Amino acid sequence: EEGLDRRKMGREAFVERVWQWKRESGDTIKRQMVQLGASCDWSRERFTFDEGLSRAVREAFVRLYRKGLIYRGEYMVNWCPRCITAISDLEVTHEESNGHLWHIQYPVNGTGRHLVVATTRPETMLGDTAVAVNEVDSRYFDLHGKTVQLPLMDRTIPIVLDDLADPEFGTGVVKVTPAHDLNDFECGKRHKLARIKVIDETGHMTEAAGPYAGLDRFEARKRVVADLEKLGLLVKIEPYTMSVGECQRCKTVVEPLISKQWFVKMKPLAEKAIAAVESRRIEFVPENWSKTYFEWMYNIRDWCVSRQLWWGHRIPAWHCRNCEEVMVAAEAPLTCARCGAAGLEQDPDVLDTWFSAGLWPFSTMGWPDQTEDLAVYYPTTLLITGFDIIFFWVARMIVMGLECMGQVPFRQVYIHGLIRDAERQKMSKTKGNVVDPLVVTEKYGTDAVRLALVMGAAPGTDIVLSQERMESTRAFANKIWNAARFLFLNMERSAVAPWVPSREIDEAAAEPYKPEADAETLTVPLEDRWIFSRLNACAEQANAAIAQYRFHEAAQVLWQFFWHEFCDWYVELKKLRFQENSGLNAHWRNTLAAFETALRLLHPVMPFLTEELWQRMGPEGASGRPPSIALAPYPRYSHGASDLIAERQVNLLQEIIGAARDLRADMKLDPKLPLSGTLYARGAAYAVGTAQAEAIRRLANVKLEFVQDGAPPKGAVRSTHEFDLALEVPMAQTGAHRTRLEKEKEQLDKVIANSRRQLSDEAFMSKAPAKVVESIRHKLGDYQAQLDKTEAALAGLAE
RNA sequence: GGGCGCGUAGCUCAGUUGGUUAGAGCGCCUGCUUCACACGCAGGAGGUCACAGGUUCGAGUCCUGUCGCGCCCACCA
Repeated sequence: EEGLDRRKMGREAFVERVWQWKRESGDTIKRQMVQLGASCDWSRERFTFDEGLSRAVREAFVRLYRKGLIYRGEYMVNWCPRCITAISDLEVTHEESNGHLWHIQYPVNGTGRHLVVATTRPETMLGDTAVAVNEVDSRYFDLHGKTVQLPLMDRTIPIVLDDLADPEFGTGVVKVTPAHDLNDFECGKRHKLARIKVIDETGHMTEAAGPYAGLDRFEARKRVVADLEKLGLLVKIEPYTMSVGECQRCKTVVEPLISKQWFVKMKPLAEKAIAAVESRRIEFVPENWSKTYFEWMYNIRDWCVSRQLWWGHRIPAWHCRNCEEVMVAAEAPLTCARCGAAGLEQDPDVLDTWFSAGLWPFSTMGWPDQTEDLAVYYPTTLLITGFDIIFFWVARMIVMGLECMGQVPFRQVYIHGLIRDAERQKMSKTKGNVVDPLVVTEKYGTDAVRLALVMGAAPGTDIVLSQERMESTRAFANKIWNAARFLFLNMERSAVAPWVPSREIDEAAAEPYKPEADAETLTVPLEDRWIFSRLNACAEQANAAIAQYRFHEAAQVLWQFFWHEFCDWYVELKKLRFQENSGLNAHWRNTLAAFETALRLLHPVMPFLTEELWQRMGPEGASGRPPSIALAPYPRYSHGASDLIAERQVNLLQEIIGAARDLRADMKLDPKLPLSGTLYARGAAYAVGTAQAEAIRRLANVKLEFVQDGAPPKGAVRSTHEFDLALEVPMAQTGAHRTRLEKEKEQLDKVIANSRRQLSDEAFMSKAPAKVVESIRHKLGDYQAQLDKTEAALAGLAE
């Protein structure tokens, strides 16, 4: 707000004004304060910070202070003239901007010569207290020890020798403004130069700026340039791109100012924090981010933690009005420790919010008290966050944790990508391209949005959240829902009682379900043996992926399994059974157990949908059943639950059905047209084919005869090395089939040639591991057999 | 100036330690209102993995360079 300067009006009046503003601006401030951990008593228009947190902040501050890690000093800080507060280095964002480089003549006293300095900020020349040249710069040897006359201010200032001046840059002469530039400040200290502050806390020129006093800093710049031009001291103006520091919050150009502030001495803290990551007491995932962390820690500067804002935790320091003693203490002292005077005043400044945020891992657990929570939850195992707050928060939690607790706050830091929109733009509140979770969850469903995020969250990459992705995950959610609907419908039709196998919360008691044998045949149906083996494999992969934070991979495994194994094959195969079966028998129990296991597997990525379906599956309050799927054990790999024979057999079945479908498609035949054919089967294919004849008829719409080891006729034949499938086709259009076979032959020729070349390569044979050689030899045999089949089929077509 | 990362199918991206004929979703093409699902089913087309070298028996994967793109940090007159 215009003219709102807390320093000038005093804290009480300032707060009064802000509250007035608050009443006019609705609940914005209330929300901000709640985010800051304050609780607000709206009716009484007062707020207090959570006392526990405040106590932790005071305690941490005092501890660091006593260890000499916090000091109060006059130093160059980033100052936002709009917020009227100091801000930390991290809160300054640098923007490229097109500026100018003004070249200005400074007359050298007693020589008649001029020095030319270049600057991007001519208004600061009003505060110049020296010009610098480099000691080694031969152009200026004769000017050592001389003075120049500062134009406009008519002040005599020395020429100093300093490395600040780079002989390579411009004229090699640089103006020195110790009060408004960090480099110049350091240079000023080296040469004991005066600091003349020409810009004040609101961005206006001070009395020290003489005729320019009271002007806005940018207006002053124009006037200074104009006046120099009039005096003929402006040599030239060059266009110049530079990066300008802006206040992260309000985009105002930051002003470097000298100011008395509280700082945290970072070097010793950073050393410990670096060691914690180097020794792997803390690990970044992906590991690469530790480089970013190190980079920052190695180049760290002291952290300005005081803010001239009205909200936040006040600095626990008290000033004596009498002797100006400063006392840092957790509780307000009554009298001055030095002179004994009463009437101490608390420091009006508040702390950077990240100071208290850095205490989060232990302040939330009751620290500084030694609570049970603290003992259990500190350090915690994992912190999940985005890379954009590694510096702001992660690094500071590590620093504070090590200092206050003597122990790292967490063991691993998983850094996920940033969410980007469909144009790959970073989403941010200020850009306005944020996705409103309420809108998209309304449109696509909460689980679909969640799954889209998870599937996009490959480690080390950003997350692209697009309509298309959410549409496809919605389709997946819909698929699950419909699969369930189908099962429930058939249960009703077959008068099957609801049932879920007991899943006790105690994981040790949760044995994997073993598929039951059919009462009549006394065998376990093939599709059940297969699906539980696949569920087992899926659980193994999902668990492994999750353990490595490869969430996208877990989601993909689950997607592939549920859609393309459970729905496409298992449910399709079970359709045959549902027609024959009624009542809760082995078939139904196996089916329901498989579905229930799949739901538990899917639960982390589709929590709402799976919970809903899981609740609908079984009778309420069934004994041994947890009240929520979230409490049921997550399926785990069990060695005994694998059935590789069943997997092999179902693969064969899929190949037979696939071959029939391929032929039908190649021959351009109507899918509704029932066909008949013969399977010339070798080995296991005969047994599988005959046993699953009905499944083949249903899924491929082909009625098959089975012949063991026979040779197929010519015509519509599809072969693998385990069978030849011949279809009786009325009017064969063999064009597409021929194209397919020719393409296959071409590919096989290629890979066979490749394999042969490798196997005849002496270097390969002598150096490659035996395992690799063996596998290539084996594969070559397979390719060769396939090629024979393909060529035979092609020859058959030719006649 | 310093650091990090990316360039793979028309689009958006996976591809863990180098080893089958490089994958997915969307889009596209063909055919299906098959009684869970057209937000679906079946089949299909489509990639000299940015470019140039190198290491290796073997490179999308490792190294170097080039080009293009992005991000972070910085006391860049």
